[in-house]
Amino acid sequence: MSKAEQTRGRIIEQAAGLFNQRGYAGTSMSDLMAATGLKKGGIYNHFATKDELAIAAFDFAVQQARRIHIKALKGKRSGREKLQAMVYAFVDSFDDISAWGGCPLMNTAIASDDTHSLLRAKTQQAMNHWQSLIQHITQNAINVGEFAADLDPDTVATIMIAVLEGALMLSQLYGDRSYLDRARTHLDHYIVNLKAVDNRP
Amino acid sequence: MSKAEQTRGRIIEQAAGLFNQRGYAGTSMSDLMAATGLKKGGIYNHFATKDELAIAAFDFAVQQARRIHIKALKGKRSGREKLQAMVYAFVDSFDDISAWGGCPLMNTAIASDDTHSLLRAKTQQAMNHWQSLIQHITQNAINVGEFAADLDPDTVATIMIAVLEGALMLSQLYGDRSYLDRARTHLDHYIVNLKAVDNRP
DNA sequence: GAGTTGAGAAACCGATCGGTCTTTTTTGTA
DNA sequence: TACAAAAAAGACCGATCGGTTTCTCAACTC
Repeated sequence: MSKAEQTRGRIIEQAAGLFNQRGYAGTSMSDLMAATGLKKGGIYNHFATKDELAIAAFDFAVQQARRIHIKALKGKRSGREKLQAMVYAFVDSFDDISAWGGCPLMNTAIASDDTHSLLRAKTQQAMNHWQSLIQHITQNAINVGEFAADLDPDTVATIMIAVLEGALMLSQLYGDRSYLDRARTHLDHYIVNLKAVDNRP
Repeated sequence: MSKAEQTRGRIIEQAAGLFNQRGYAGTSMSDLMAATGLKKGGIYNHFATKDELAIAAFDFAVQQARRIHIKALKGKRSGREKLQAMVYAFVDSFDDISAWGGCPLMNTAIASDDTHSLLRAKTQQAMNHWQSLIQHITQNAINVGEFAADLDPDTVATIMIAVLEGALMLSQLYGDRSYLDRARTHLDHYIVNLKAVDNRP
């Protein structure tokens, strides 16, 4: 990896944190200069515009978030195990997420209401990815008879993501884990109750 | 009401919408001038700084949001009725909330991560208010034996708010009511299951 | 190790930022 | 209806915005 590539990576990393904490409009090039230790010319040598850097930073943040999911699912076999692992991984990474300025998906979903349509599209795309992950896990569990046959995978994805993101928002607002802990307990019960009832005589 | 007071109100109303949609940093005085039809002198005659206007706009938005709750609870007697009414009112006002740029509580909770500590404090305060509303409804229902005695009112408040706000975020991101509809169904079941089990022989 | 290329610094750009000040117009009152 | 008080307009301010250009120095190639 050349020196230039290293520098580019460093800029993206720092920028991702700043954009996530302060938002696109709230982060100035001066802020980015201060965070990276580079001057304007140094940054603009790697990115044509502030927008381009913001996109790269968002991609980096999403990629990082996915690693948490992948790592959590490793070695888990049943649907229940997988979904629970995802919940626990999310809740357990509160300190990291908090230091990082929150979930980048939620932040951009909220912030890019009508501004910045490209970032909005990318957020939708990333959220689609998370949803289908949950939906596929659920569908597989339905297919093998672990989960109830009449279960709707879309609903499972919606509830899990809504509870986690909503509770994260509360925990961030107060700087208090309790909200995420309650969300974990709630989703734990929810996931356990997805199980197919054994109707055999 | 004097002409000046009317004008002040108009500025706050317009500003509340803009700040909610674009955020504090993303809304410039020029934007506010365009929205209100006033020039800079006209606005600064009513507010000393942009910050002061932002605070007034936030207070207005919160006050408006509370009206929805109050209206929803009117005439409801049981705890189940009250909580369900709150959920339904929230979900049903999606179009309004969406046009308005989202829930001001969630927006400021996300946006004011470390910037703007006063706005953050006010957001916490407003969220406290919503939480205690749910907590008191729950506690009363417990006291009269409608809800289970071992129920934790804090948890009920957390789950309800998290599910609603999380689903709102998803519905806003995709411009699709489905997520909030699923949240309503989920919370409906949740609330019904809060009922005390009748253990009498 | 010399030469070439590109990374980064520094100075600079017009536009816009939040905010002030003076002047004009409107409003409420005597 | 005349007048004082205010509301709003419009010109103006220094600072900072995102971005460009020029120049210097450090990094890769031969």
